[in-house]
Parts: sequence; structure tokens; C-alpha cells
Amino acid sequence: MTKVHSASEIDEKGEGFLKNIAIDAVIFGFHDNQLKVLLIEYKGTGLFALPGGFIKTEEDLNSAALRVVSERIGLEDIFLEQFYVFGDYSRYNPTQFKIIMSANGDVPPDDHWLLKRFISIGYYALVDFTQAKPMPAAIFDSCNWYDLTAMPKLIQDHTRIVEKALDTLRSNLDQKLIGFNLLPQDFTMGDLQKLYETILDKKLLRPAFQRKILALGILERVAKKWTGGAHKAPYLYRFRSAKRVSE
Amino acid sequence: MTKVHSASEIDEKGEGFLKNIAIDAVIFGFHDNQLKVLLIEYKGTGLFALPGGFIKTEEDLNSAALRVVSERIGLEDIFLEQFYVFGDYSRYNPTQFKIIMSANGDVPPDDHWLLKRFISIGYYALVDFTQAKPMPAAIFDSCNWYDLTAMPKLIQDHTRIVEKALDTLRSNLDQKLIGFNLLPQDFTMGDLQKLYETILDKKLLRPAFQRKILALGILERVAKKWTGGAHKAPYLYRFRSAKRVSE
DNA sequence: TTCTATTGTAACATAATGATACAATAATAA
DNA sequence: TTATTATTGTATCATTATGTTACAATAGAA
Repeated sequence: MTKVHSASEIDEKGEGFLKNIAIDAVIFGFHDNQLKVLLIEYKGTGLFALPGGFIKTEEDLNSAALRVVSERIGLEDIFLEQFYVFGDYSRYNPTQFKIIMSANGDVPPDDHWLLKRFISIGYYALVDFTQAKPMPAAIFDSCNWYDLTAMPKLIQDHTRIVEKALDTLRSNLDQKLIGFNLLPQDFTMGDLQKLYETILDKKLLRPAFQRKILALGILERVAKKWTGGAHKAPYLYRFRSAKRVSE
Repeated sequence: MTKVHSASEIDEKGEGFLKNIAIDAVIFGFHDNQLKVLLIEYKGTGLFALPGGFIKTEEDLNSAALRVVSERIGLEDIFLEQFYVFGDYSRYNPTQFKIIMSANGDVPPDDHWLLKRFISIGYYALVDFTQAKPMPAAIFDSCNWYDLTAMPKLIQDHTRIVEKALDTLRSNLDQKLIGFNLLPQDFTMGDLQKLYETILDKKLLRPAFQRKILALGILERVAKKWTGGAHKAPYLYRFRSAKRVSE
């Protein structure tokens, strides 16, 4: 329950959108050995939130989520998956949305559809930080990456949504092979290990990690080697399989 | 999008319920070495469906799901978890609901809220077959267990929902320790193994299974032994931890 | 050319899992 | 009462996976 379009785009009754349902997206990136989350800031409020949106009357749910994410990040081929539906009544907080809309110049009537209760379907996305281009919308002051460890206070239960997304990412990391969606096309084994260590928040043994990953048979070695350090140059690897978008 | 209450309970505008959102529940049971699913049959239509329902305006999503399930099964303490949200536009099929409502004596106007598009939040429940008491509502002809391998044709995409629930059950079986929710309080190691074999649809080696399960340290041996066969009597076991309901 | 930091992988240790074997035993039948 | 039978509980060994140490290879800097 987050992405508020421009006032002209959505009327007071929410015609053209499904009622009571929102999408919130936790978009993860990885840079400088830090997990990042994309957050937006509502114009003139100092209120930070996850990117989000609503479902058009004739739109598939997963397509709506993809639209919401790609509008913020400027990419089309995105790993994106549902992870939880947040539906506690205690989430309902219309005054916060009155503030957001008022700061944007719209003073909404009390029965405005955006002031009704919303159930939010949580999606998490894994994107290549080097390719992503954060794009604010008109009603945002900003749209930027934040270290997971240094996020501003978020509206509603969005902090909990991020935590739950991280839990899901952790437990899916080994099971499904999704980590590579956070890396650029070519990367070293050290890059991959640091990514795993950052997500899992624990040190891994280098030989065992390398052996395990290579045994999966999903990497191919790129001929050229990375260079730059005063030591033996590591190989560059690339994942064979394509990125997946939901199921 | 399934459980239609009596006509008097819900008005044509759906006052008191969230719009466009439904809950569908895949309730699993285990009996005679068969996985069972609870299905309802809409009165006078021969149409089978998953038990389902809607969310009250001031009700938590997970509470609504628990209400929907316990109304059908007559139990309170139920393992219940979200597994996926079904939101394709192609699910939308109002004529089927016109048939169901007409057969029930209500001829709905075309703008009746139940004839609008619904996004369905899928939950799966694991219940003790010996304790469950399937309870039909007024608008059902029946509410019964069906073998997963011998289900009738279901309305909408409910067959796919069952399949996806089974996938989730399979992948959660080892990770989380949820299998015991399908068994009565006391059971033998053979019972548990048969349950696992049925769910995973493959044979397991008895000594390895026993060692692995016991190593988890979650079972306690009940003093008395089961009896009845012309062979050594197996121990009865009981799970230490309590059942969990969602997160 | 030597030094340094890091990589790639071999080698061994330990733990987990797969597979076979067999004694223990509750009911049945002789 | 005793032998028979089917199944249980677990020991034992084999295989595989994972944890850990060690060391040669090497790109750049000194």
C-alpha cells in the first residue's frame, strides 16, 4: 500500500483498480559488500516507504508487480517473487495517507478509496545494482538505495515487510539458485561468496564454498580473467541459466 | 473465492467484507495411507470447490483464514499457512458464480459484488483426520474428504491451487517440521514414514528414516506400545512441540 | 628479481546419509 | 507350549557430503 499515482491518474473511487489490495515490493541490490533496498520518499513529508502500487482491473497480479518494480528500476527482466501477504487490521492507518496526499496538494474526502483498508501482497525483487536506474515518480522526493543496515524509519509495517523479505531471501538462497540475480553478468567466486556471506550474515569457508558452487554445474568460466589486484587473478564466471520471474 | 455465505448474511454490495479478495483453503488430511483434501459441493450444481471465504472489514487476514477453515472442520488449533496468491485475470469467470447463486435461489444482479473479479489468497492446512469433523454449510450439498489421486473436477483454477499447495507441502516437509500435524497425537515410526512416503511419493529407507527423525530430538517415546500385529510391537511416539498456526 | 596477497585446488578429517544385516518379539498356528 | 512369521529396533559398514588445513600458482608492487 504505497505507490500513490498522480491525482489525475486515479480518481476518488479508484475506478480501474481492484479495491483493498496493494502490492509492496522489496527490491534488493548488492553493492560494496552491502545489501541494499530501494526506498521512496513521499513529496514534502519526509516519509519513507517501499515502492508499491495497485492492480488494474484486467491486469494479472504478477504483471502488476512487475510493472510496479520496473517503473522504479528501469529494467524489464527482473527476478520477482511473492513472499507473504500482510493483512493484519492493525496495519490500517488512514491518517498517514491523508498526510501524504495533502502534501501532494490533494485533500482527499474521508471516503477516498486510498483511505480504506488495504491488504498488501509482498513481493521481493533481486536486481543487478549496476544496471538498475532508480526512477522517482512525480509524487516522490526521492527514490534511492539504502543499506539494509541503515534504513530510515518506514511508514506502516514496511520495516517488518523488509525483514520478512530478507528471511525469505535467506531461506531461498541455497534451495533455489537465486543469488546470481544480484550480481552483474560476470563475477568472481570471491564476489559470489561475499554476496552469500552478506545475505546469510556469516563467514563461509572458501574451499568448501567454491567446491559446492562449482559442483552445482550452473556456472561457466569466462575465458578472460579479472585483473587489478597485486595477486593471482581470479577467473570470471557467468551463470548459464536465465533469470526467472516468479512462477 | 469460494465460500458463499447464505444470502441473508451478505448483501449485494458486500458490505462488511473487503472487496476483490477471497481466501481459498487446501485442507489436507491423511488416512489409510492416502493424502486427502476437503472439498465442498455447491447445492444443486454438482460443482466442487475448495472451502473458501472472505475477509471481514475489521478482521485480520490470518484470522479470516482460520475462521474459514475451522468452520469446515470443527477444530480450533490448526496448522495453517499462506502459500501463494492467485491473481491472474484469466481466473475471472462470473458465469460460474451466477450458476452457483441461482441454484441457491438468489438470482444476482450483474453488478453483485460476488460477480466481480477476485484475487485469491491460498492457504494450506494440515489437520488430524481422526479429529476433523467436516461440516457443510447451508449452501453446500456436501463437504467431504477426497483422495488427492481421485478428486472430482473443480471449479475455476482450484485444481491448480491444490497442486501448488502440494508442492509447498513437499518442500516444507523436511525444512520445517510440519508432517506431524497430519497424524494423531500418538503414532508409530512406521506411520510417520508412510506419511512421508505418501507426501513425497517415493520410498524411504527405514533405518535411515528412523535415525534421521530421532536425531531431530523432537519426538518422545510414549511408554505403552501399540499392539495388533503378529510381530514385534512398535513404540508409540508423540511430538514434543505444539502445533503452529501461520507466522 | 623478490615479496605479498590472493586464488585454485589437493588432501585429509569429520559428519551425514545410504544400504545391509540381524537379533528381538507379539501374535498366530502347530 | 513351542515353532513360525512378519515386522521392529538398531548395529555395522559403505558412500557421499561437508569442514579444515595446506600449499603451489601468480599478478602486481617493491
